[in-house]
Amino acid sequence: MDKFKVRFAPSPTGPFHIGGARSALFNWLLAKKEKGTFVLRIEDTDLARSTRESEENIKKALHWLGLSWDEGVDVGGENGPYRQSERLHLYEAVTKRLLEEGKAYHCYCSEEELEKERQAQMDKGETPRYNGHCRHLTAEQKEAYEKEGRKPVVRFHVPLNEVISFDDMVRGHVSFESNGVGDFVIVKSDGMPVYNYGVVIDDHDMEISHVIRAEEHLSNTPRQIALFKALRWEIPTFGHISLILGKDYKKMSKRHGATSVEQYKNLGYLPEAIVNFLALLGWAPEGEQELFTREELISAFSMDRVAKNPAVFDIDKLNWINFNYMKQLSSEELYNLCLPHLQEAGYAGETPSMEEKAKLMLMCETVKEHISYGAQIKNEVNMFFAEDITLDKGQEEEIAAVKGEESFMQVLEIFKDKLFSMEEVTVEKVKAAIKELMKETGLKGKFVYMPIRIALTGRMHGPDLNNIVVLLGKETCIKRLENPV
RNA sequence: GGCCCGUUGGUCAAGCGGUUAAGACACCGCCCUUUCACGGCGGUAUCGGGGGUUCGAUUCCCCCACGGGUCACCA
Repeated sequence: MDKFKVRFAPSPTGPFHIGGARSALFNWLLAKKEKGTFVLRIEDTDLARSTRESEENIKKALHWLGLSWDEGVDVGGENGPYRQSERLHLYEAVTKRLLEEGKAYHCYCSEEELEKERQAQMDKGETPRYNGHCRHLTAEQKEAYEKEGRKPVVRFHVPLNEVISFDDMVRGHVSFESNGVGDFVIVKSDGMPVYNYGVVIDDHDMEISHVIRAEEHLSNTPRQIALFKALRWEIPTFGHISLILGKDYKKMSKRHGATSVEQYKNLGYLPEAIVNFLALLGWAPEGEQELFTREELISAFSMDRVAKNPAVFDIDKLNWINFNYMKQLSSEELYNLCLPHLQEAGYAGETPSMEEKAKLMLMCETVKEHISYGAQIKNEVNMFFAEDITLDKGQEEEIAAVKGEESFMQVLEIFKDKLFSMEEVTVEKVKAAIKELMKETGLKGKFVYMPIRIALTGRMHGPDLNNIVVLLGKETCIKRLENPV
């Protein structure tokens, strides 16, 4: 195996999980770094759960993240097909060989029988594994079973008393006793290969040199290695990356909030930010840099700096990273990112006019420093659309203190008059008006800004006040200044 | 339960026998700002426990505890 070749092999059985995205990313980064090949293979042997729709979702998400594949479904390649359901004839040939060489055999045990055995072993504190019941059936016995209507599976005969070990790229030397493995099913009774079987044949056929996948596959590895050995195929190098955990240290699941790439996309996160964040989950660069362009990531990435321990998904950090990427957006890009969320909240029309777009763009720019991802704009911007504003619950005391100032109403009055006489409200004019107000009253700083801010927004925190006045418009401002909540 | 993997602040983490145990997020404080932020500066806070090995252990070994993964005709 002279070429560096990796693959991402998802099964299309649901939304594309963020953990899968990280596995794909690590493979992709390594392929780029080593100038190798990144393959996308679809493992759809689970007929009941696999859907074409899910496959499309995964591919869409991969494209959105910018993790394009050099070989695989859609793009083709020399070692196709790249969908397992289209490779059945290839598995059959290998099964035939294994059967002939006596390394695999038909098994007629029913699920009930196996379950009973498994329980018994568990109760005795033993490793549950197949007891070898069908390992040496005679032709007559087989026939009898067939007559009963039993459909056989094919089991792989795992050699006894062997130590199966390998050097994992992230975990180092790992070893298992072959006796603890037990003869496992490689072909289901419906003729479909089982995961542990399909991967081996595919990885071999596709000349995969390095298998980088999640840690949950670590204990599958001895089975796969046993198969590679039985087939006398070269064994790829494995690297098992740790899992992504939720705040409660349990594997990331729906309970922890958004778990699929699509959800993050819909919330208004940027693909570069997700890639950057995911790269930092379980991998640490040599220096102190936190924000990386794709190219920087490629050149900095290496498997020996991948952590062994699982990592908790920290949404705050993702938000911070996304915030940084949002800052780099042009007004137009920012607007495009936020528009769907403004529309969803009813703050923007289906196809905004030039005039409306200009206003919305100003709005996005105004609140840009207060939001970490697109969907958050709804909360920041509601003050511009709400009929009536309410006081910020968390700041009641502070707000009361401001309202208690004797100059409170005076400031509002004067500012209202100045607004009233303005023909056109612009940021410059508002600034000038406030300056005048300060001169006239002798008040300064927060003693003039805060009363106006609270009257206009009901909050002590928010975007720049001058912009708020312009975005709110003359009428609304005057109304709120006259009757502060 | 068996087997396997893991354990540095609240979180991501650097460290690879001798360090004042980096850095980032979050949090708090200060500065900047005639408001709010952004930004800048600073602060609080970490080696799971017990044995060894060693002149010296966060680092190496063993045991325990805890967390996770896996034991499917799912992947």
